[in-house]
Amino acid sequence: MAPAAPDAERGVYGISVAAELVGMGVQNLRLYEARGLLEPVRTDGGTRRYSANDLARLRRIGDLLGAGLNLAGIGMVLDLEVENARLRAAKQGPRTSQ
DNA sequence: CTTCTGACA
DNA sequence: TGTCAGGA
Repeated sequence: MAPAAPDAERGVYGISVAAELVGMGVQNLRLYEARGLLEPVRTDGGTRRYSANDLARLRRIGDLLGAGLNLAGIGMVLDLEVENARLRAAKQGPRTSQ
């Protein structure tokens, strides 16, 4: 069957490596998490573990930030993005869609 | 690594 | 408002 653990959901990066990959400071990533923009998996007594999916979200945050949106607006956009993906996936599921 | 406070653009 | 910086 299909792999039980998708790489995109498995946190493999620490906060410092994730911050460098997205080009942001570690303090910023913690602020985004405090704002509810994303929720990295917490392991090992409180250390954050960022997955490839979280890195993509961090890049989206930086892009929306540059677009002139604030953290509150970005959080709403990210929420709608996830909701849209969920609706789209449920819509064109096991049925002869367009 | 974590959390908080302070100051700056 | 968001980011950077320091200290505990």
